[in-house]
Amino acid sequence: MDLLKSALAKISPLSPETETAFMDAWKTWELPKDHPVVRESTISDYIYFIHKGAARTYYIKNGKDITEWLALDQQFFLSITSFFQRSPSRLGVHTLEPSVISGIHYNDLMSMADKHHEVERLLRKMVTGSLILSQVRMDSIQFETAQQRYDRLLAYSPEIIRRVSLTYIASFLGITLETLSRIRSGK
Amino acid sequence: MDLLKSALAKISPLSPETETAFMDAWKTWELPKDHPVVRESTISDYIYFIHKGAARTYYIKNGKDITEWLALDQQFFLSITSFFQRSPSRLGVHTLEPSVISGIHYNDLMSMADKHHEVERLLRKMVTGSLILSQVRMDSIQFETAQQRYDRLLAYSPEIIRRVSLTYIASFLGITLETLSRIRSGK
DNA sequence: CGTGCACTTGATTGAAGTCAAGCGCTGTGG
DNA sequence: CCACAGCGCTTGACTTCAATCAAGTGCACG
Repeated sequence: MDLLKSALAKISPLSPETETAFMDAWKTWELPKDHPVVRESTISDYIYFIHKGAARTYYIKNGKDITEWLALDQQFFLSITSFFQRSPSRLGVHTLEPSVISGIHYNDLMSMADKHHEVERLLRKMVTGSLILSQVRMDSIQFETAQQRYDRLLAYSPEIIRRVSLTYIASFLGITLETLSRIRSGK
Repeated sequence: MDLLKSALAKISPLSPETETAFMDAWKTWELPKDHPVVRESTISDYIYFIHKGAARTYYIKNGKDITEWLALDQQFFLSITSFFQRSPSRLGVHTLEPSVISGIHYNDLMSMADKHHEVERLLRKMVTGSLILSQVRMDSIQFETAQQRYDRLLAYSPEIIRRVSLTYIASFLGITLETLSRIRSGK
């Protein structure tokens, strides 16, 4: 829980009482490798935090498995469209390593945000951070070549490349496994 | 101001006192066609609302003029990266038609959000809406062909196609003017 | 010790970008 | 009032990046 607390504190500080109440709303699971966090057919109403381990959010688009996000230790993740809209994306989440994961339900988060201005602020900052990431990623997809996107990932998060299989990295980067393989071999 | 008030109310209602204070923080400009709203060299610290008219946010990327967003009557717009990060995007905004535009400064918005839980909530909902849009747009860029993106714009906002020049629409869709022209001619 | 999964390598295709030329308004100056 | 300059858009030829299809290779584990 301490990792989660300090990750939250980095985004926006909470007063001790609010923090206590807020932490109570989180549930925690300990999961082995290759284990589902959210079954594929369920709509995900949780924001997750991964204490330790690795997880992957994905969905099926035109019959293909697309990796939406890869999260390693001490990162938050969620399916944005599923969480905020309760709509189309039949999202799945599964672990890639033995992992400890916490999550807070949409309803709990919203009722806490309603009660506590501080939680509302925290949520706003989290969403803002997501929005900025989303913009950066869009820019990357729109203007960079596959090579540049790979280089960016390598610079920004070499851990992902070390710990996650190339199949998932490729779909996370929005390219095919073959293209990624060619990039890595240096053409 | 009424258009702005009701647009805000649709996102999240404010109590009368908060609303009054909040509205005071907005400034309004009446501008002719093809007039700058933000000079190109300035970092934009405003969220804008366009009461009536049309405007375009853009930036120069690799020597090319890229349309980030096209806003018509009763829409909010901002440069996400510029506003929230105060960083790289040397963004410009200019009118495409005679327009009435309001804006609120970052500092004013943040201090109001700090004072009023309701404003914080409103801001959170605005950012969330932006985030969802950003995801939809990313999905569109990543998985749809130029043709499909044009069709989507035509379905979602035919007004834009009627009122904005093809050069801007093309860069908004992330394609070249030539490709857009070929799409419109039906191959 | 093989069967399969993770990845590589090769050949071909396709969508959209680039470069280049041309068309048709519209508006301004001679 | 016409002429032509320039902008907004179209059309054509060619190139390029990455997808697709199709065999492999090699290692992991059962």
